[in-house]
Amino acid sequence: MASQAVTPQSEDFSKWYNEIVYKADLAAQSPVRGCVIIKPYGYEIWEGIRNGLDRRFKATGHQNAYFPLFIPESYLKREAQHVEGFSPELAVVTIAGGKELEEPLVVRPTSETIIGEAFSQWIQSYRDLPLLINQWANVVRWELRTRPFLRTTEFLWQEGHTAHATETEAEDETMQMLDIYADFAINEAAIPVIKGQKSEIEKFAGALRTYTIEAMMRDKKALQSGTSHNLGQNFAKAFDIKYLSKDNAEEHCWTTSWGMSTRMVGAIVMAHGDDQGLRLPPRLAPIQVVAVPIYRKDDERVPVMDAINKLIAELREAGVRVHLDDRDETPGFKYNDWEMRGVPIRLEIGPKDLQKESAVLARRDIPGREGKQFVPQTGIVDSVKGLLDEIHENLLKQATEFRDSNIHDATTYDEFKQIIESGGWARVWWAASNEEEVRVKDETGATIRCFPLDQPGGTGTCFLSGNDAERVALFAKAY
RNA sequence: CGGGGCGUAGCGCAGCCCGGUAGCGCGCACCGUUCGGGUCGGUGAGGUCAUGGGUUCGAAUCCCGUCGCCCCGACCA
Repeated sequence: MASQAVTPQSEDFSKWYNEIVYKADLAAQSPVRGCVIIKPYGYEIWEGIRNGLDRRFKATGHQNAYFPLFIPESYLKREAQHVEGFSPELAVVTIAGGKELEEPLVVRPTSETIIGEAFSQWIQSYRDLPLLINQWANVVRWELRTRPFLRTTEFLWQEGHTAHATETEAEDETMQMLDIYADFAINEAAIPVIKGQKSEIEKFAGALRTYTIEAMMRDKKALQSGTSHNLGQNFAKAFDIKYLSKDNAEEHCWTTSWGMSTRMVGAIVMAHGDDQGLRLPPRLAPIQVVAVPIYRKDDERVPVMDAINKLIAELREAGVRVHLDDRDETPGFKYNDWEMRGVPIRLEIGPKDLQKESAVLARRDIPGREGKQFVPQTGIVDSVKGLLDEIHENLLKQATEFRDSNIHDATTYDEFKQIIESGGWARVWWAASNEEEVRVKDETGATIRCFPLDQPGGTGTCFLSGNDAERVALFAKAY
């Protein structure tokens, strides 16, 4: 059933990526460098991501709230690692209302600090815990180098912030949210992500431990697609988030934070796209089926439109997102247009289908004639729904096979370098210092993407230091 | 900030070397034609040639300065 997708011409993958993003109408360039205008079609994909995540957050007892865009500069400074990590990329407001401000305001790069300050006031007793809050917001990070969706100066995301009574609860929460991200990525975005833990060097500024889901793009580069942090008591201590326990003892809370951003839109483009353009995962696609009527003469038009409208009504009734393309263009033009935009299924009805009471379903994941099939008009809902699921499975399968065939084990540094140079991911036993980790990055451009959670067990020898190693690391070049 | 490159119509570019008053493709508008895989033909609208100065009878073109943008690297969801 699965057909291998056309590989994007990776001699210049980022050029391909930019072209798709703009041609498929996901985004437009903004007047300010590094910012991006998200156009309606791109925004609808983001809304799909939002809905998928929000549903899961609600199901696990989280509530949405909203915190201010501006954060007093002094808040950032309360957690030493945090400010060190973020200060190079802050946008700061020093003048407002025509006056120099007494204290500069930082445009939030993330909200641990201001939410921590709020939590310290909200939490008094163990009865107030756990406190499970999420916010949908924009944040600003003045990055040196930007790319639409993957890294923009301003981006949209959700950031969850929770406070717990015990270390165990906080760790459970951290892992639960990581699982939710992975479940979403795999079952809705059809992106097979690897769950893992970040190294000391790569972890979030101020966190105890950072967990991540890592995805492989079509150029074999890694993309961190979501993170979940166990903040330990670092922020609780910096912001005085304390509670009175059952036995009347004052304790610091254990907090977590976790986020997924509009970068996910870029991940979908880069994980599934092919030479024809986007291939959207059916469960997230704003348009799941595009209906294209085909007729030559006016007397053909009416019966064709009647037939197609009837099918559209049935599909919509069943909850399928259908768009009718009745533009005055040639069919070939429309086919290419919607293929560029990645619509999973194209439904065609023409004069020849009328007598046979048939319709054509063309699937986006399999290009050309092979992806076309004739189906009876009766039972169109089942045919379409079945096909949408099949397309999802196929995209996931293709991406999984692609990923697995590009992860290689390395036992020596030479092997390692060879794997990285060819663009693949290197899987290695790891027991070496931070300095050695940095050295590998300097020499090869690859970083530890994560220590995968499903470790093989046993022990091995570190390819770099020769030390006995208990854990495995995945190295790759990343976005 | 280091290394490359580029600023000419909405977008992509040619013209510059060798100065003579601006052109192509796409897109856009209108007419006809076509429509089961990006139809074809015609007509038309649209430009301070990034910017300041200099050389010259004359500068998109040559010279000097300034500004902006893109790509590669360092930073990162």
